[in-house]
Order: sequence, then structure tokens, then C-alpha cells
Amino acid sequence: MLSERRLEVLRAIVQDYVGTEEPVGSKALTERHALGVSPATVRNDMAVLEEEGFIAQPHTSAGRIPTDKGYRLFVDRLAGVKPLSSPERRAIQNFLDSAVDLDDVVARTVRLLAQLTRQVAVVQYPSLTRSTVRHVELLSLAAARLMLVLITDTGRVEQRMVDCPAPFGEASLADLRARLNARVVGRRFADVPQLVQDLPESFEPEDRGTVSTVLATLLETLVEETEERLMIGGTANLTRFGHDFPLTIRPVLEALEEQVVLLKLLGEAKESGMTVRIGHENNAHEGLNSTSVVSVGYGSGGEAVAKLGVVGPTRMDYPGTMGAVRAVARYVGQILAES
Amino acid sequence: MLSERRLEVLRAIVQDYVGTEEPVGSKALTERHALGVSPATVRNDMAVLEEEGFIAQPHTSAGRIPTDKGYRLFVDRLAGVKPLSSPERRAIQNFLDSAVDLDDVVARTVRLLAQLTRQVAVVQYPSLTRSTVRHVELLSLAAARLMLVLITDTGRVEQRMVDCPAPFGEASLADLRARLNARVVGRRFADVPQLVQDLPESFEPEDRGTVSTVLATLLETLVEETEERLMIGGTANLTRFGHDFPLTIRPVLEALEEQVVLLKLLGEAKESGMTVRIGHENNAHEGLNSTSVVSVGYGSGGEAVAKLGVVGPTRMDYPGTMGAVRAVARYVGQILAES
DNA sequence: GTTTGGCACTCACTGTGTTCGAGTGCCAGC
DNA sequence: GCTGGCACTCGAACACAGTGAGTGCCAAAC
Repeated sequence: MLSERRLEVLRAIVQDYVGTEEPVGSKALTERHALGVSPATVRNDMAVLEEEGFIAQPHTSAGRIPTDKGYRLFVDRLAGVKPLSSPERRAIQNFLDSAVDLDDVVARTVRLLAQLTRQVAVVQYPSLTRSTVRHVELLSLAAARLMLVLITDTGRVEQRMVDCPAPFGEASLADLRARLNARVVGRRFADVPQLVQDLPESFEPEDRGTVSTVLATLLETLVEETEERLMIGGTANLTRFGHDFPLTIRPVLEALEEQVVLLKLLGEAKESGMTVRIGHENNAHEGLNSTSVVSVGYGSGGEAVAKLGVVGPTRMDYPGTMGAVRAVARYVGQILAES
Repeated sequence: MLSERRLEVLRAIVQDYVGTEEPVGSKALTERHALGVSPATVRNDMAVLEEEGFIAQPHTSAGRIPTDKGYRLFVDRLAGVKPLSSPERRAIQNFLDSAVDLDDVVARTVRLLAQLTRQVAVVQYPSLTRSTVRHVELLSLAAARLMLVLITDTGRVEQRMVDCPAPFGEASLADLRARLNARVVGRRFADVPQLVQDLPESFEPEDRGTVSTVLATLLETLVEETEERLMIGGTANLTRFGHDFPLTIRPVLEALEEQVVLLKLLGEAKESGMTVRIGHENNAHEGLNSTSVVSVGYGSGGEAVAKLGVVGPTRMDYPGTMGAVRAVARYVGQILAES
């Protein structure tokens, strides 16, 4: 068990190390923090903390730095979430309010997060399966070729070509469009499959094939989680860290280019509330095992339709980062709800 | 005037420097290239080349490196475009052939270019104004709210909300949709404005306001060159250069994040043929003044609908890069034409 | 039992020479 | 105009000592 003071020492170490980027020693600690004890005592505490694996020394005769386990404890028990200042909040709102469409919202969110946290920002586009249907449109492009357009309440638009097994008249098309919309508008994408299941039966035999094909394409589009897109920004912030540079930044950039990795990472985060994954906990990609990922879901209503977050060095300002991430997610949710 | 041999010396310097990333001296040159003269002679030639500004020495008692002006001469007069090997060509085609939609084509192109050239790849989405219209769709979302969807021959889809000044009946909507499509399908976006100019007049007075609003939105969408999007990849390749790292990579990453800068850069490139901008010639952003940009237009037909290219250090393999860029552009054009 | 001051020890970092060698410019001779 | 020779330059690499922040341990004090 760690006494209250030892925890305080750990907190002080994390704070100082995040601030200075240099290993912190016992003397410096007592000078900068009012711990009320002497350096020697702190040294004893440090020895214990090191034994427990919360801190480590890069080499003998150097100060201590927190380990991943140390950061974990810090995040879980010692740190709060630092709320943003109200000018910051206003700035966020203003900036997001002037977005014109979904792409713009996402792009602005990325820039905002990157600027606020001075780290790499990642924003996932609102997912299809968790959105609701605003409209389904069917266009006839050629005799046996249709275009299917899906519009979500979050403003996302998805389109697919459909090659029909048989020509499909304008009347049937209008009919299908009307019935389809009647059934699914306002419903969650996840519920669509069962809502349209029996639709082909109500059509003339010669049209059933086409209707089924259209529905199959529709369901396929919904399922295609692989189509999940995301936007990344602020990679230039990576250059702020590490004197040992190329070695550090290279694998991170590589990992960021693999969108699959990032999506997996976000996917593993909790559905609700903020998730912080520290260092080696990010086993999705080895390039990320000296970075931390702070992510949170956002959505137009109570429910999350996608996630956003930042990627930074394990040595980051967790309270500040968490505050920024949470605030941005909140405002993005509002914007999506309004549009 | 530079004699034939001096040009040969310059070519040798560029090639060696690109290969080794180290300043090249007179002795090493005569050893690696069959110039048929002694180091002393090469030294004299180098002195001349330096006087003319084609090469420079980082410090006394070091070899020479090409200047931007030197690279310029190399690209313009000394280097050809190195064609890809046929396995490479096949690989490109296979990789691009399996793309499923426009986003996928662009994403795959970026990856491909980045891998082939081992540099940062930039691909612009096919521009609206240079494409032709495949279909225009109007959807009624609410009594006085429409959605306008544009579909291009390159597979791009663009949508906008339209708030109507007055309610607009389904019949009028169908009418407008039909007439609009009759006029613009198959035409170039650039020609659309004059094709629809007189359309409002043929509608009932109470609908004219709405028709005008729709058309205005349509034209606005066409004009919005700012909406030009692009995709970037291969930033991890930046880490391959420079021991003097953070200083070098930072401004480049910053420049790459400013899409406006990149678009401007691509915009300044020649409409036809390949463009190579070297070092300080990239005055669009100071972060790019030690990089070169190789770009070329691509398109489904004979005409370019957008551009793609790579960004790398001035010290790059120009013939190889130009070959890869040209080949990729060619295949992307084919893919777009087929779809 | 915990805290504290004292003390010897460790070891990365810094600055200073010193050497080494690739590369240069110049010049006299072919 | 080309070549070999030669003195010179100057960055890179290496060795080495001094410095100081930081540590662990211990005996004394609270």
C-alpha cells in the first residue's frame, strides 16, 4: 500500500516531468512542491515507488521518470480533468459554428483539437450503423443501373451503384423509393435490416429481383464498417518531442498512416466516457507503444456515433488533454444535433 | 558556356549526391565515373560550376553539393524520365484495379505513389469544374428544404442543402429535376451556368424564387474551388532524410497540413505535362523551400481533371520519381475512364 | 518507526585538446 | 588545356579530465 504522501510524491514527479521533460530528482522536488519533508525522506519514498514499478531511473545517478504504470495510477487516482477556460470554450464554439457541412465539421474539429492539445488529433467520421436515416434516394442512371444514396442525420452521405438483374421502370422505382423511405426514415441504421426484410414480397414478381438487389446493396453499405473514415491532423506537433528524434517519430507516423490501426485503437476504447490508453497498453501497433491515446465518443444525441481523440507522448499533460478532448467532443455533438 | 564535360561532371555530382547524401569530392568522382580525366581537372571544372552557381560547398575542405540551380539544370537538360519496370507497371495496375469507389481510388493512389517513390504523395480529388455531369438530383427533405446532389463522371458526389423561399410542390420538383437533367447531363461543369441561365423563366411565378435559389446553390457548388480536397500519404518517409532532423521535418509537416498551400502549389503547376519545382521555387510556403515537388495532371480523357505528385527533398532521384509519377497518373486516368 | 543530515559514490554531460584525413586551391611542367 | 605535386583548411572523431546533480546507505534525532 502506498501512503498518501507517496502518492503525492508520484503526482509531483509526473507533473514536474511533464513540465520539464527531464528526470526529476529528490532535491528539485522538495524545492518546487511543498511536501513538508526533506529530500532524504523523498528519496526513501522514491525507492519504494521504484520498487513497486511506478517510476524508474534512466541510468544511475539520474532523477526518476514515471513508468507507464506510474502514469496509469496518476490518471486513475491522482489527476482530475482540467476544464477549459471560458474564453477557450467560446473560441471552440465560434470556430465550430462556422462549419458548413460534415466534412468541414470534421476538418475543423481536427484542427481545433490539434491546436488545443498541441498534439496529433484524430477524428472519426460519424459511423453509419449508429446514425439514423434521414433519407434514402434511388436514381435511375441507365435502364438497368441505379444509384443508391443514403443520407444520415449527421449529414453524412454515402452512395453506391446498383446493377439490376432486370430493367426497372420509373413507376416501380418511385414506388420502391416511397415505401423504403416510409419504413426507414428516422430509424437507426442498425434496425434497417429487419425493417425492410419483407419488402420484396409486396412487389410484382418481375421486379422482386431488382428490389432484392437494391436492398442487398443497402445492407452491405450499412455493414461496411471498413468504410469507416477518419481524419488526422497536427502531425507537426510530433516534432516537439524527443531529442532522440527520428527513432521516435518514424514509427508513430507509420502507425498513423495505417488507418486500420487507428480505427482498431478507437474501437477498443470504452463506448461511454473517456478512455486513456498509456504506452504499451496500445498494443495495436508497436509504433505506438511510447505514446498515449486519449479518446472519447461524441454524438448528436445522448448516444455516441463516433469517437475522437489525440495521440501524444506518454509524457503528456493528461488533465489538460482530457479536458480539451471532452470539451471538443461535447461541442461537436451539439453542432451535429443542430444541423 | 559550359562544356560538355562540365555538364557531365554536374550530372555525376547530382547522381552521387542523391545516392550517398554526402558532399562529393573530386577524387571520388573520378573513381566512380569514367570521366577520362584526372581529379585535378575535375577540380577546375568544379571551380567553374561553383562560380556559375550550380554547386556549392557546405564548408571549406568539404566536397560539393548541387544548388537548386544545379538541380534545375540537371532536370531540364541532363536527366531523362526513367520508365518503370514492367513488373512495377503490372503491380500498379493490379493495385488500382481493385479500387471500389472514388475515395478508394484516391486512397490507393496515394499509397502507391508514396511506396514507389518513398516520398510524400499528394493526390487531388478530381475537380468539379473540369468534370462532366452524370446526374443532378433534387430531394425534398421538408416542406421548404431541398437537398441538391451532384454526381460527376469521375464518381464524385457533392451535396448541398437548399432552403427555399417558398414551399415547393412535388410536381414542380419533378419538373425541375427533369428539365435540369435534360440540359446538363453529359456537359462539362464549366458550361453549366449558361445552360441553365434562362430556366427560372419557364416556371410559374410562385416557383421562380425557389428555382433561382436552387440554381444559385448549384452554381455556387461549382465555383467552390476552395472545396478542392486532397489526400496526403507517406509522411513517414520524411524521416528518411536529414540527420539535422527536427529542424528539417517540422516546417514540411506544417506546410503539408495547410491544404491551401498544397493546392496553391499544384495549381501553379503546368496544365499539361510534368512540372518540377525545386527548392526555393516553391515560394508558396517557406517550409517547402528545401523540398522539390514533382506533379502532373491526370484525367479520365485527354484532359486533366486534377493533379497528383510527390513532395521530397531537393536531393531526390528525379528521373525515377518523375517516371513513377507519370506512370501512376496514367493508370489512374485509365481507371477513372473505365468506371 | 519514521525522518533527517551527512557522506561517499556514480555517471552523464561538457569543454578542451589533439589527431586524422578528405578535400581544396594553386602552380609548375608536360 | 591537362596533370601531378604540395601546402593548407577545417570538420569529424576520439580521448580525457572536471563538474555536479543525483543516489544509496547509515547513524542519530524526533
